[in-house]
Amino acid sequence: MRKIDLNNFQVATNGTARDINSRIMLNLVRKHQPISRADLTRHSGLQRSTVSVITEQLISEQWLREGAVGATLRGRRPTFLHLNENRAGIFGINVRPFFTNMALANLEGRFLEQESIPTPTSPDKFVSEIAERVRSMMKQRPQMAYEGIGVSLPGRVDLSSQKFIFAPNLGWHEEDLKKRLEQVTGLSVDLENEANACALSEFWFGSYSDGVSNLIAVAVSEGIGVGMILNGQLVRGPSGLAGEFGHVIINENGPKCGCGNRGCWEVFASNSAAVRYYQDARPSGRDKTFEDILQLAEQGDRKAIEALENMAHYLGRGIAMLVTGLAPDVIVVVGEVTRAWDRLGPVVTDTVKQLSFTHTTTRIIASGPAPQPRLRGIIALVLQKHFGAPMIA
Amino acid sequence: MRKIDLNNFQVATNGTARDINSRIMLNLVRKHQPISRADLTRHSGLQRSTVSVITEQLISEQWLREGAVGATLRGRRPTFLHLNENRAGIFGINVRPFFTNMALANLEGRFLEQESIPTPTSPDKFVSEIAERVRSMMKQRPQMAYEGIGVSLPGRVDLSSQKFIFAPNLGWHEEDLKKRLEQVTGLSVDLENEANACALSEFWFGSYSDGVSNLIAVAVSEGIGVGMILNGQLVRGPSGLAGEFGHVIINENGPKCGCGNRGCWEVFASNSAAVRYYQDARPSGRDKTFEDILQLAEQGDRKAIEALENMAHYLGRGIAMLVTGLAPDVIVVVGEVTRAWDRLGPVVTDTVKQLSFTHTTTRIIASGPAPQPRLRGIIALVLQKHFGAPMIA
DNA sequence: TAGATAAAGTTCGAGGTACGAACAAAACCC
DNA sequence: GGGTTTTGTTCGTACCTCGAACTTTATCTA
Repeated sequence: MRKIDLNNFQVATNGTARDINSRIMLNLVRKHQPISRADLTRHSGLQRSTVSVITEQLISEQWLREGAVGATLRGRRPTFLHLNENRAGIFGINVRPFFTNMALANLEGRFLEQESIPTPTSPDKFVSEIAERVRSMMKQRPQMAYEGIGVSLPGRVDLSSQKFIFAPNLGWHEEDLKKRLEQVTGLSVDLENEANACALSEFWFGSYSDGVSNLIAVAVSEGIGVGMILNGQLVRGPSGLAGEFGHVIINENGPKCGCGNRGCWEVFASNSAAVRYYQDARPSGRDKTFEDILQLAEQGDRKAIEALENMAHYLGRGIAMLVTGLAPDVIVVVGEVTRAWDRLGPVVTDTVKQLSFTHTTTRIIASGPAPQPRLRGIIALVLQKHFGAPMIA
Repeated sequence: MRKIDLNNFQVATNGTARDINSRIMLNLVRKHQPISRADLTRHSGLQRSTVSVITEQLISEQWLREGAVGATLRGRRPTFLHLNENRAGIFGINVRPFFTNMALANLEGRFLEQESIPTPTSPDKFVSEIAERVRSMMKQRPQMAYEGIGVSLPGRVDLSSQKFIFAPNLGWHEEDLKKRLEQVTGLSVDLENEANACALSEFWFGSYSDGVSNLIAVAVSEGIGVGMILNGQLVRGPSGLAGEFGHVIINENGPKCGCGNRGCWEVFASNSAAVRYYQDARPSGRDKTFEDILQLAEQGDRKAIEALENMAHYLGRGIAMLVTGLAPDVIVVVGEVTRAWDRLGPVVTDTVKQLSFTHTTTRIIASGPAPQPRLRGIIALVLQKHFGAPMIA
């Protein structure tokens, strides 16, 4: 139960009950579609009459559409309802240090369009390039209602101002990306940290996530980012800084980290760490990337395998911290490293079992082969606005 | 924004709007009392008429009472409203390994009655002893409406079943304490972990907590427990296990911990750790307790001071982890150690500043001299049911 | 001292919402 | 072809907030 924040609350009005129940209807349709009004009644506990009125309204607002007529053993046949997947076209933009992916997705999270461009060197160029591509995609599908744009960034975004702060790997110093993108596209824009995006993606689209309300995503790349969903909602912290577990010190005598300290988790468990382990073991392999090491390991290269297993051990070390401290239902590992999960998964889980006595409640899994978890998460971010519980009181 | 959990949701009914707005009224009165209906209108944004009806209802339900008449420069004088502090008598029971405190508090968290008893050796004796004392206190104040009993336990409590699990320091193996207490007292009973209770206490009664919605309590005693409030609500995890940061490993070569691993945070930063540091430095002081060490330090004993400062350093080490990973508004340290906070506070904050680059958003403070943070938290736990945001959708 | 002004608080009709019973529609069974 | 069953709609009731009009109780002004 949440305490009411008297600095930021919302009273209930005449439309509040309808708002709440509409959202429940939308979620039930999303989960069970195709589904009849009668089944919605059974699932929701509302009256038939109420369900009837609400669905009529949602149909007139284009959120739902009627579909085929179903079969029953006896009695009148039900009319199935579906989500109108063209009701909300959402643009997802995933900014990474070298490449930027862009996609147009529908309500159901299906990608209708995808492209990839080299990340523009300045925010100016980024804004104009994105604007152009968004406009051209919108022209191609004029029948679609466009809901907004979500941007995944390798950095932290201030929650209230939506300005972004702390994006060391990107080198941008743009303060008000949100407003500028909104001006040039006419759509609403949301910025989000990439680890949070991964968490949202798994939370809204993960097949295992039914009944889960505490989920942590560990995004492993050059560094490690953590996105947390606790009590069914993203934990951003007061200024969007929450989740930097990658910079928790696990060995104070360890190698230096970019953050200024020594022995941070990501120094031991990121892709860069695996590259370092490999290079230390094979000084001739100076030019190898993490991709190369994954391939070498697949081909049976002993040193590559050891480097990855070492990385996996430390991944487990940090995940043990998350399990002990937060005991979520699920921890999802996202990143290239999951391609070798057959080999590395057991190393991770064994380490966690050994180091955390609360491990029994938490499942540790690798993100599925879903394309682009970051993009998916961005879709979820915008989806939340219509499908999430309204913030009343 | 929270995702709606389709396995556990609540539709909005006719009374939902009233429920929400009543709770907002109650909170506004709690914060601003004495306050007039007109001011409630201004603070809430509701209509005068609506406020009038709601307050009338709350008065008839004994939550509010009318008080003195205020003064204005011109016009009709406002009638002040107050919380009716006798509306909800709450029993708080704080179970610790050796002693159990018990208190009766009113709505405003003021203690009306307190006693302390040696912790009964078995749950059977505990239940009967508590029942007797509760009954006798209730008899003494027949005009009061009794809301329930909250119990703070040195262990973790399963959220859904309210059975308690993992209470190693207590040695009890009672499975259904809640039901048994309810049967003998006729009141509703809630069990909660003591660190969570501390967090609730600070969150609902802390003077600094206005506008704060992310708060972490670090309860330092023989071990270390962590209670987390994120996004304005307690994080319990799927089965109440969240918060065992005390058993996160900060040095894998450290001393053995009761949990079976080596080098857990609490091995370095709990009261027991300080005792160990002192004994290592002064082998003659084998029989000294943590209390003794606090006193010796006050008297200027160099070894005692060093032991405490060493403890404080490691406290900072673990708090840095919480700051880096969760970046809350506030971290509150609770426990005997705060009595030496003038000396130890700077050690803690310096360590955190050095080890966490996100420290700027987080204030680290010692729990005030408020009596019995655990009891206070238990009051808050029961208070939440009436003052918290209702869980709709 | 009487009327104007101002603020607090109440009353009441309008519009929105869920509920629940009655009703209509559309299938199957015998 | 009538009875039964299930789906879906209609409509009156009760509850809620809104907002305007009204009442109450002050002070200010002439």
